Order: sequence, then C-alpha cells, then structure tokens
Amino acid sequence: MREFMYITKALADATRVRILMALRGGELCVCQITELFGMAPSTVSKHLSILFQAGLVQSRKTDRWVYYRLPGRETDATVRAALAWLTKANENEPQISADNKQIKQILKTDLAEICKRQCKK
Amino acid sequence: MREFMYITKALADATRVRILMALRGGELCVCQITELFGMAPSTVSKHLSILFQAGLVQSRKTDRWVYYRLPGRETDATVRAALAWLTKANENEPQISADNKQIKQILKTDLAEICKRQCKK
DNA sequence: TCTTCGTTTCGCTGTATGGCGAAATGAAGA
DNA sequence: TCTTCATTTCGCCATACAGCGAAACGAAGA
Repeated sequence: MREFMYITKALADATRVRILMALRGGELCVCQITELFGMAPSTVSKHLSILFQAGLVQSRKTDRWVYYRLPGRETDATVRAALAWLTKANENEPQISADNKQIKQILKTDLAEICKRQCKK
Repeated sequence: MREFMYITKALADATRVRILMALRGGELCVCQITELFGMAPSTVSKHLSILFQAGLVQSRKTDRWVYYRLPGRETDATVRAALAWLTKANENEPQISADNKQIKQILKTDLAEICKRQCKK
C-alpha cells in the first residue's frame, strides 16, 4: 500500500496536479514549468521529485536541461489509471485551460531565454 | 478543481483509504470502525467527516448509531472513478485483507457491546 | 424534565509539508 | 583546470494536519 500512498500524496497538491495536466501536451523542462507557475526553481524541482518518486513522471537529461514527461504505456497499471482519472476529472477545468494557453506562449519562446530569466531568481 | 482536490486530499491518508476499503463490504457504524483501527472515536469521526466532505461516503442515522457507506451509482462520476481506482489498486493488499478478516469478527459481535467498549475510552 | 450514550466539536501537541533563498551538484565548454 | 549554469539539495519558516482527551451535542428512554 506504500506505493499507492505515494501516488495519492503526490496528487494531493494542486500545483502537482497542474504539472501533470501540463505535461499532457508533451515534455517540458524544469525552467519552463517554473515560468508557468511563477515559483522558485527549487520549489518546482521538489514537486517534480515527489511526482517522480510516485512514478507519475519520467525524466530525461539533454544538454543543460532536464525534461519531464508523463510515463508511457509500459508503466504500472495503477499509475496509468490514476493519470486517466486525473485527466478526465480536470480536462475542462478553467485553471487547466489557462495553463495550456500559457504553455503555448512558453513553447514559442526561446528556451535559453526562459531559463536565464528563471534561474536568476 | 477544488472538489477534485477534496477527493485527492481525502485519499492521501492510509487510514481513510482503509476505511473506504472496509466499507466495500457494507455499511459500518462509527464505533465499529473505531474498533477496527483502535483509534479514538474523535479521530475516526474526523476522518469520516473528511471523506464525507469529499463525497466519498454517505451516512445514515438509526437509533443511537450513525452508519457510513460508500455512495451509490447516482453519485458524481469523478467520485465513482476514484473509488473504482482505489479498489482495483488495493483489493489484494495484505493490510486490506487483514482488515476484512477483522471486520468479519466485528460483525459477529454485538453492536452495543462494541460501542460500550469504544466509547469508554 | 433529566439521564444516557454514540457521535461530533474543540483545544491542544507533535509531525509533515509547501514555500523560499543559499549553497551544492554536475556536466559542458573555455 | 576553471567557468558557467540548469537543476537539485539543504536549512529555514509558516501553515496544515493526524492524533488524543475533554467537553458539547442531540436523540431516545426513564
């Protein structure tokens, strides 16, 4: 039951739910998520590590950036079911739509520029 | 998203997950759940109120006792999906099996006797 | 009306958690 | 080897929450 509790505790925070919903559109690097929420990089990193420990995200390192993404079909059934439930429950939430809109803008902007802005904080 | 967060926060505690799994076998009154977990009645009552606020349980009062049960088919889809997910993920957990075993014993025992024992605490 | 008694609410304590800034990490480039 | 820089870890603070016991509640019975 410990693994299951890792998942429920990870889902019990609005910021982490928003991160998972944001990643539905494809992988994002830490500074892009930081830009999205206007939080300190350390805070975002902590959230991502909690999601990672629960198996709700996977990561990949390229150049200077660490990209996070939702897990694929090969992942544990409980995790997949959690993500399906979460998506269905939140896909029409105003907050999520607003996030998606902002993500589009962020993806249009140069990555290095966003990172520079966020990491100076 | 607030309602969704009520649900995830309610699920983010092992005791509350065990309560929900216990109620799959049918309604239980507060003192029976108290007996199951060996906790103070006030603690169990608090957990039940959190589950109730999230819509994960319903209640019924008869005589001196308040019975809690899982919601029926008429309930909100997000809640139903949460309970289905939770059940699938935990039905084979050792802790849950042990709880089920103990519930059988509790149901065999006279209700008034259990309540007397628990409420003296 | 006064008890009784299962349940809930209140007040408290200790622990867990989200947030930040500062420092550490570690990989790539000069 | 020494910088650079995105990310992570650490230390701290304020808030949230699980647990308990005591007191309040409220419905049924005396």
